[in-house]
Amino acid sequence: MDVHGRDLRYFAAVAEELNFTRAAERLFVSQPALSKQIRMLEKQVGARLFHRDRRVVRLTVVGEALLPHARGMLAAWEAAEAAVEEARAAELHTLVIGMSTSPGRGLLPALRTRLVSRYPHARPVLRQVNWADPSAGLADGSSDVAFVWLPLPDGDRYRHAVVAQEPRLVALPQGHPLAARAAADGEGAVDFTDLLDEPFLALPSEAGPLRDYWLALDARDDRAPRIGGVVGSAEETHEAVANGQGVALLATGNAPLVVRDEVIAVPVRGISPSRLAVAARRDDERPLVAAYLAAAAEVAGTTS
Amino acid sequence: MDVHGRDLRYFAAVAEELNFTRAAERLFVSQPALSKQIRMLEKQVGARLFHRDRRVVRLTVVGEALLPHARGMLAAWEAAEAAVEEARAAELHTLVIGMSTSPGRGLLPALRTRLVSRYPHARPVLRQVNWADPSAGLADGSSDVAFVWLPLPDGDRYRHAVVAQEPRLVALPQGHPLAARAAADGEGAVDFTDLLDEPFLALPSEAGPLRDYWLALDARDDRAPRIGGVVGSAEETHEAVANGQGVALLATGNAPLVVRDEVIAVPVRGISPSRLAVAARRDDERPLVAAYLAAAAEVAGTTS
DNA sequence: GACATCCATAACTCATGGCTATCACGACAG
DNA sequence: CTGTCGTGATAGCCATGAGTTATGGATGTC
Repeated sequence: MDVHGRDLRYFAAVAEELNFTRAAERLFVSQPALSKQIRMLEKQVGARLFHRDRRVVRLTVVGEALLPHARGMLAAWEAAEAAVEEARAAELHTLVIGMSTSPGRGLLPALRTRLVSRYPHARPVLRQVNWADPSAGLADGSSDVAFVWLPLPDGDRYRHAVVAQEPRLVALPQGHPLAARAAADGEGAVDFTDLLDEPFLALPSEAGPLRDYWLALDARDDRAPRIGGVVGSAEETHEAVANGQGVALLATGNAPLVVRDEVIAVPVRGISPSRLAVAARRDDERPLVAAYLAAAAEVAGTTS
Repeated sequence: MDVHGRDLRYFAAVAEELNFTRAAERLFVSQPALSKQIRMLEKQVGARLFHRDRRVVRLTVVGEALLPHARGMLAAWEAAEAAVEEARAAELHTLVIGMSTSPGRGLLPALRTRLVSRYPHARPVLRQVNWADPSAGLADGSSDVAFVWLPLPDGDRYRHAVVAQEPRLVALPQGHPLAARAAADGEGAVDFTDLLDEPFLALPSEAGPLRDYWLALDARDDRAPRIGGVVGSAEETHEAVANGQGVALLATGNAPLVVRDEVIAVPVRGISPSRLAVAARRDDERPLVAAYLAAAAEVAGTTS
């Protein structure tokens, strides 16, 4: 049914040498071992492959028919090994960077530069991940490193470097009463207490603690928020806010993605700032991953 | 270094099913056996082929790279098996018929007809063999059956059916004194005793007893013949006789190949007739071979 | 006739590939 | 929250496979 590549190799060697002893030497096996394997192969294909009469070894008609196929398969296996090696090398040098929205702030080019200067063969690949996965692909292995919002669910499975810490804003429709109040405020800001009764746009429930974080549950004293809708991307958030379905907290760096047309964003007093981090799986020790985290720590140091 | 075809088959099956248990069922092996073999293959190529995390099995990049090659090699092996099968079938139906000179006498068509009527798939192939091999290729296996002159050296290794028994002639140059004597003879023949002192053309020494036979040693009473030269074909014999190098005994059926231009042939009294037979190796039991010998026996019966 | 060459055989060892039984773990239903 | 199911990994066992060395037997060679 199946054939062992070794047998084909043996067969091709004997077919070339037409001498079992020399072929065995070339193959670094004993002559009886070679004889036996050829016999096995003959038994398997159900026909003699070599005439061994009268001190001469020569191919039979069947052997003649098999030889080119055997050579072809040996070459095919070499090609397969080469392809595997290539894929392995490519994989070794590829770093998949997950992100739910673009981190912006000039982070990607800065990190890319640092990574490539350390590992010239590195090929960073960006991967967009739905907001429903707060680990941005780390959890299911589809990303090697990721831009995530802290706090991260299952936080002890990951290590991270914070790359940005910014006040959170609230996105409001342009004609909202609070928009006017912020304009009148000395800092152009609003208090979170003024937002307590507003309907909020929430992340999908799969987001876990992150959903709570962007609803600022910790600043609500156990009073449940009103949920105006569920959003899974910046675009959806913009639409929902503009339509008056609710308001939404935003990281400063993400404001440009949501604020346009009928939607504005104003700072919120009385809630903790957002923290954007680069994270990786804790058990992932690959050099490229470590280098990216190190680069993130450096960048945070220089920009803070 | 080498792969076992089985491992590729297993790999392809798992890659299709993306489920070890189902793939194992399809392959008629137990699930642990399959798991183990896949692990072995991964160890051999030096890279994971499947991600098995989170209850899902899916191909890695390396696995993706290997899969088409694996499928290609499996297909290649099937093609190889088909080629072998075809060669085997062709060989099974091929009968190589050795002959040193054409047996003539309408024997070939008669035997061919009988063979094909018994085995419609049979493909008789004619093969010309030098006179140096009196077995006409039977000894070294290059012929399956052969037209031979009796007695055959190593006669017990072969079985045969006599297809022609004819007086022997002697080939003479046209102007030879014995030619005139034969013309004067009532039967147009000469006595072998008249030839005893003539130089004879002999077969190569490898021909063994056949050489002695065509020198008619048994009719010489231990007196060594004079050897005028060694000949390996009908053409050489003609030339040598025409040039006066010597005379040569001939089977009646072979006379047309030698007699022309300056060479004539006349019957010889006092020596045994020649016997042409179809022979095969005694241990060769193949039906086609048996059928050809049987056909030869029949034909001899009808023509004698 | 001793010798060299070359393939086949014999007897043995150890790795390989298969099996069954069982475990570990996530998903899911009650 | 707990029992069950589905799925892959692990453990232990056994038959076979593929290698070894030693030797035999046939065929040329000097």
